Amino acid sequence: MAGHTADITDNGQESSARNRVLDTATKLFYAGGVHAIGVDRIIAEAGVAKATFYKYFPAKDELVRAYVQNQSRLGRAAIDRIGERPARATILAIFDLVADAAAQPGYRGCPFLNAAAEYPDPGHPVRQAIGEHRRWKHDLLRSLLAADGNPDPDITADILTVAGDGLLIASHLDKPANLRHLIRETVLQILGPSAG
Amino acid sequence: MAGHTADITDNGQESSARNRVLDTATKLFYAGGVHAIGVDRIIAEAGVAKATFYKYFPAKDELVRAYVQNQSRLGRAAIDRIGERPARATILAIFDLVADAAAQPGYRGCPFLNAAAEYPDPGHPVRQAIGEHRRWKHDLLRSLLAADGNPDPDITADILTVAGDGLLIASHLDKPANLRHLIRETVLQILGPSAG
DNA sequence: TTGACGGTAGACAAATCTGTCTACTAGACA
DNA sequence: TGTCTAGTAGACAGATTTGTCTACCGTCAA
Repeated sequence: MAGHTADITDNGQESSARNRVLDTATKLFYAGGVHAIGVDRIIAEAGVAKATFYKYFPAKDELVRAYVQNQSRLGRAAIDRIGERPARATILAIFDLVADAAAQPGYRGCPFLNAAAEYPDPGHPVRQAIGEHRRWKHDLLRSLLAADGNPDPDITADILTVAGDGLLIASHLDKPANLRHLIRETVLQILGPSAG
Repeated sequence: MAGHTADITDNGQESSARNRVLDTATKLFYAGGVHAIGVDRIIAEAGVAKATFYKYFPAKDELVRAYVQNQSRLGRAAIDRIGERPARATILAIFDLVADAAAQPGYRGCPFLNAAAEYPDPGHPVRQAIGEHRRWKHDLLRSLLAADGNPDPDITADILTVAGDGLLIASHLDKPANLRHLIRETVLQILGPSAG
């Protein structure tokens, strides 16, 4: 969910120029915000011709949508890297990713929340891409909660989502003293006593 | 904390033109985002001359800072309107404000979180104004928790802040079915059994 | 009556934004 | 050899951005 600043795009056999654009956009949009970064800057730093840029991304907003989807892919990859664990341990590991991301140098909070703040229209493709990622994560949490034997996975997934977003905000804006402790405290309180 | 879209500025005996600018900016910035709204638009809708605008706000960022401070004032006023109640009831009422705000037509989430997303530099005056508001609210929650007999008001205030931000995000991006229920559920779980 | 003050109206500059278009280059392949 | 494809380089248009500056108006007070 959080920002994975400098990873590679690496989605199969896509064009090299396209990948360079998307990687550069991912880095710049995350660091500077979507509206504040112009396509000229991306084109220059990606070392690509303007015609090539507009060949792959006919409008800036389509690049922004691809950026959000790329962040979604990076977030899912980070969760995949956790590997097989019991449901409860997986949930805790997912939330630990927030602390991992927050410890990275260029951390600037959640790329999805930041992007959503710049797109007021909920029907905009960018907002829809954000919504897709959020639904995916919510569903993942719900199924993990069910596997953990949670009595009401639906509402608990809602609460966990609230906690996750709040922790991402806090880790960015407030930088609390002991973030990992705060995360544990929050999540364990929501999960309740272990069903073991 | 949430957006109070159409209230009046009304801060003492300030200039009328200045108030018109700040009110218009508050409405437009909240609805459309800070970078997406140009000063020309604000000047036109406020019905003010450009020279007057730049007399009161020598740069756009100063207007943005004033906008954040205005939202802070509106948020504090909404909390003041709750009146005298026991500490725990006050906390619950503060969180109910999220549901109230979310029910309003032009609701677009938390103005502070939205604005912070557009200002990457933590040292920027706009970010500092946001930080001031967040510290104020955190301290308010902490003292209410202490009055409620909470055993560890510091960490609980952290958790309540996390929950508040998460609820503001959820109420905006996810629009959960029963927001008021989710708020109660979340807050009561954090507050624990009543100390009565 | 004079002048300060708050404000209006709008031209203007300089930069920056997105997006289009032309002309050229290098490699792959038939 | 000829052609298709992917890409480069960069001029250009048109709109929009922030910010400055000039000229003017009305009111109130000394």
